[in-house]
Parts: sequence; structure tokens; C-alpha cells
Amino acid sequence: MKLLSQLTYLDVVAKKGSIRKAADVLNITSTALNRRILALEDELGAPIFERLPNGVRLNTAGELLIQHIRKSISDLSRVKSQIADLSGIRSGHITIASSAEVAGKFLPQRIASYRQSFPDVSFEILRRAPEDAMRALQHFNADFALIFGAVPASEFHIVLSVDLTVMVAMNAAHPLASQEAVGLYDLVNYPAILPADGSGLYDVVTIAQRKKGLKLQEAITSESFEFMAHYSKAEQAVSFMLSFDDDANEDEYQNIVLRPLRQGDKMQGRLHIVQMKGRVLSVAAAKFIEELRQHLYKVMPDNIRQ
Amino acid sequence: MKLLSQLTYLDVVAKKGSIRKAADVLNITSTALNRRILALEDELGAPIFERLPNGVRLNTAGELLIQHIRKSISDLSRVKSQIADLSGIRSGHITIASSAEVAGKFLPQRIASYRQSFPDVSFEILRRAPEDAMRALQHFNADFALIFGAVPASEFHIVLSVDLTVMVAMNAAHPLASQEAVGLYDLVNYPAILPADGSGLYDVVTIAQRKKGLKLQEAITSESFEFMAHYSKAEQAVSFMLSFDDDANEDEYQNIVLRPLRQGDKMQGRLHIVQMKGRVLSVAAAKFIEELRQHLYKVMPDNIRQ
DNA sequence: TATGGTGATGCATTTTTTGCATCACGACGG
DNA sequence: CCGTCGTGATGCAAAAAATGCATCACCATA
Repeated sequence: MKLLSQLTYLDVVAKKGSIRKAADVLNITSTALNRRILALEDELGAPIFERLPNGVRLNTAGELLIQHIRKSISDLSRVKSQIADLSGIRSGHITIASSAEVAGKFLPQRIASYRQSFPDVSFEILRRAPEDAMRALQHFNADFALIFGAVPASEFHIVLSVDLTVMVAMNAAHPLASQEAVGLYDLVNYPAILPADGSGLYDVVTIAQRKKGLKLQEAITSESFEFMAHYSKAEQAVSFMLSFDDDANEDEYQNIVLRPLRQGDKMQGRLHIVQMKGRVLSVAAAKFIEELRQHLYKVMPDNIRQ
Repeated sequence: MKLLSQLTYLDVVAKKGSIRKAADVLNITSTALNRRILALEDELGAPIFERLPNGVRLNTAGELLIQHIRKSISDLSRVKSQIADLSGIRSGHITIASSAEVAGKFLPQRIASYRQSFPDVSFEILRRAPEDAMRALQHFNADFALIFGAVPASEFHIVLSVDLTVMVAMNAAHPLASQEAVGLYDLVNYPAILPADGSGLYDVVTIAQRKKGLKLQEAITSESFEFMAHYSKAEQAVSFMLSFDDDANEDEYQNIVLRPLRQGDKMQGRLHIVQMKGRVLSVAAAKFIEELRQHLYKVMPDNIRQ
């Protein structure tokens, strides 16, 4: 497409840090790309990139420009989506930066449900720790983010927040599985599988330990919640997952059961649906968020905040 | 310039309502312009213009797109200004939509003062009634506006407000000129030169008349404050002007004197410096507003609001 | 010191854009 | 009712711009 090409080129070069590599990705020769950059710098009257021996890097002017370009690209695709929507096409593309805690289980179901109504909308899920998810928003690499953890309301617009309860996940044959709810102190007797540092769930579990003055056996740390769940089948360990449904205590992973913590030991964290302040979402994205909102209101109306 | 051309073309066509006329302005043939539009519509997959027998008009999709394009143009020129500022060039262009009440006298002095520091910054003044000034902001035809009258804070960001006192302007030989302050009831004896309907000053004067239950002799209505001032020299009439300086009672138009209204008869209106919500101003424009602010604080510190 | 990577550049080629002439359509006026 | 005028659309040739190849100069690294 003509409108975007010039903008996209710059974006790719900035990301790749090399004109030749960017040209490779863009399926043009480095000569053409190089000359576009030179022409642009000439037009602006100032260089955009620093030339390093091993490539290029944005200078201050470039940082200013690329910020505008990324916003422009993002806005333009939104406008395109709106225009398509006017024509009754109902197509579009939604990019979501999501914390791992929700990317695995909650999101797929919601997307599938949404795509039953709008099969021409495509999705892209970026699995990002909270900090990286916010960066993706700032760089317009994601339309919105699902962040489990703290979000500075000064920089971002929090569309919706929901309190999620941490559940203890374990093998069905686990000694604690027979109890309806488990105590935090019981857990110290078993190896614990903890989420990686930087994830919101890690913070919640860590703070809970500190508050109760106890220490779990950190047997395994993993970035993958799928791994955590499956590993629980192999060893009598305990791990942690978020509950999106107050009823279901059984996880979709066979033989894994979820048990709540006892009253007083409950761990809670907050999931935020976040977008850039001042950003206008595409029709498709706005509808998807509306679908998320309605689902959450239906399933856990008491946990909604804001 | 390459980046803007494609965008500007659309903007001009939308404004002219005719491809041929727009092509004329842009110094290209209508063929080239027409084909650009066709190519763009092809790329978007939807028409942007309605074809009428006597030209073209934006359709809904076009309205969406042109809004984005105007914002893009405006943002890009801001970025350019910032980049130029980085290079220490301190150049730029500032477009101001200004109520007539301030465009004539107050603004020129401020601009001249500013340009002593930054001679490479160029200015463009759009003389607009409040409603039109706001429209100019929304269409990104102006960086900011000076509006004398009410501004809905929900849609616009009011950078600064200042209360301005209405002065009575008259010939130096006018019977009322000997008084230090004139009463509103005195004015009914003389023909009055009133600003045009739609201007903020007209509203202020009208409301004051209504409140006091009196009626001025509306001899002349004019959109031009210069005309009003000069006409006062020719006839023993009274007109109204805003005071930007609590000291000076003499206007720069020879033989015209300004007299305040008596206590209790005072008429006041508010001048707002307004920009679009969410809009980021260019370095040059931001500095100019800062200059305005500092000047107003110096000259009339007690009248500043917000 | 040799090597492999980087961006810049001259020149021929390809692709794109532009302009002219012309068509088809609809409004307006005699 | 028909001619005139202005509008946007389009085929074709010319002009302009972008591209690709080969090559240079530069620098880090081995």
C-alpha cells in the first residue's frame, strides 16, 4: 500500500538497526531504501539516523519522527478499519499485548467467541510482561493490553479492571487436593512452581509470602504457565493460576485441580484492560473490548472495578 | 515536500470541492490529481468522494480520512518544528485564529515582540468569530485560537483566560471625553457603533444593555474594529474596544480616547487562549503562548484566570 | 593486516507518474 | 429542446522518479 510504505520503511529500519537488513525484510534493495532515507533527511534538513560502523541508530530527531510515524501508522489503520466498517465489511486486525497469566487460557476463549461474530477480524497476541506490554502500547505495537499488575493511570487509560483470585494448582492426587480450600502455610511443605520475576502473579505471590512471613520452596521458576500446569502433573508440587470463573475448579489440563486459598490467606491481583491515553481504537478493537467487558460482567460481576 | 504532498492534495480537493480547481491551485494537471485520488480509493477499497455534476464532495469515509490527514499534517509540521529546534534553527510557522477584538491591536504587538527573539518564525492570523475559530481548531487550520467569548471546556483546552474590560471609544472632542469614566446611561444619547453579531464583544454589550434595560442607538454595525475606531473620528458617536493595558487611556488611533465605564456599569468579557484537546503544539507556538502568558501576567496580573 | 560488515554513490534500466487529447455525463440557459 | 459549459474518467506517449547493479570508503574485529 502506498500511503503506509514510506512510513513503514522507517519503522523497520529503526527496529532492525540496519538499512541492509531492513531492506531484506521489506523485499527491496538496500540502495532504494538508503536513498529514501537520504531523501527524507534532506527534506527535513536534518539527519534522522546516526551512522554507526555496524548499522544505523535513530538520533534525537529520529526518535521524535518515529514516534509520530508510529502513531500515524496506527491511526491510519484505525481509519481504514472504520472505513471498512462503513462499507459493512467488518474486517480488521487487532494486536493485543497480554500478560502471560491471561494469554494462555482466558484470551483464546474470548477471541474464539468474538470471531464467531466477526470471522474477518484477525488477531495478534504479544505475550508481554507488564513493563513490556506498556512499552508496546507506547510504541503503537499493540492496540491495547491486558496487564495483570500495577499500571500507572497517569500515562495510560484503564478501560476496565477486574480483581482476580489466585488459585493453587496441583495434581489431582495431591494430598492437598482433597481439601476444599488450602492454607498458605500448608504450601511450604511442597515444592512450589513460581511464575518468572516481572510477571504480575509473581509479585502477588511474593507479597503474600512476605506478609505472612513464610517462604515457599521455589523449586521451579517458569515463564510459561502451560509448563507450570503440566509440570504439576509430574511432581507433587504446587503452582498458582488465576481464576476467571468462580464456578470451575477444574482446569482444562487433565488431572490438574484448582483450589482456592482459605479465607484470610486469599491472594488477589488486578487485571487491567489498558490503552494509550488519547488513542482512539479501531472499530474492531473497540468491539472486542466491549465483548470482554460483557463477558466479565456476566461471569464475575462483583469483581469488576471502574 | 514529499511526505506531505499526498496528504495535502486530498485536503485541497476537499476544500475546493473540485479536482480541476484543486489541481490548478496545486500547480499540477487535473489528470494527475484525479488519478491519485482514484489510486487512493482503490487502495482503501472504498470511494472517498461523491462525484457530483459540478465537482466532488467528501463522503462519510472521506470525512473520516480527511480528519486523520489534517491531524497528520498538523502533527508532522509540529515534529518538523521540533526537529528544527533541535538543530538550533528556531524556525517555524504559527497559525492563530483570533477574534477580531484582539487581532487588530493586541496581537501585532506581541508578535513583533516575539519575532525580535525568533525572526525565522512566520505567522498567519486568521480573523475568526468565536464559532469559526473553534472550527479552525477542529480542522487543524490553526495551532491555537484567541477567543473573546464563551468556549466549551469539554471540547477544547483552555490554556489561559484573562478578563478584559470594555472601554468606550470616542472622538477626543466628544462631550463625554472630558469625564474620567462614563456611565452606560450617558451613551444612549449618542449614536453607537457596535461590533457585528457573532463577535464576543457584541454579546457583552448586548447583555449589558439588557441588564440595565436600556437601548443604544445602533447607528453602525461593523465587523472591522479599525473601521469603528476611525469612524468615531468623523462623528460624535461612541464605540467599544477592549483594554489590554490598565494604564493607557489613549488609543493609537489619533484623536480617539478610551474611557472606562463607571463602577457598576462596567462591562467585562473573557479572552481565552484555546487549543484542541490532546493536541501538542509546535515548539514555536508553545513559546509564543508562553510569551503571551508572561506579557499578560506583567500587564494585568489581577485579571488572569486559570 | 585481512576480512566481513556497514552505508554512500554513479550509471543504466525499469517503473511510475504526468500531461495531452478526448470521452461521457449532467446542469444550465436560451 | 438543444447547445454550451464544466465536471470527472481514460488511452497513449513522454517525462520523471525510483530502483538495481557494481563499486567505493569506512570501521570493527579477528
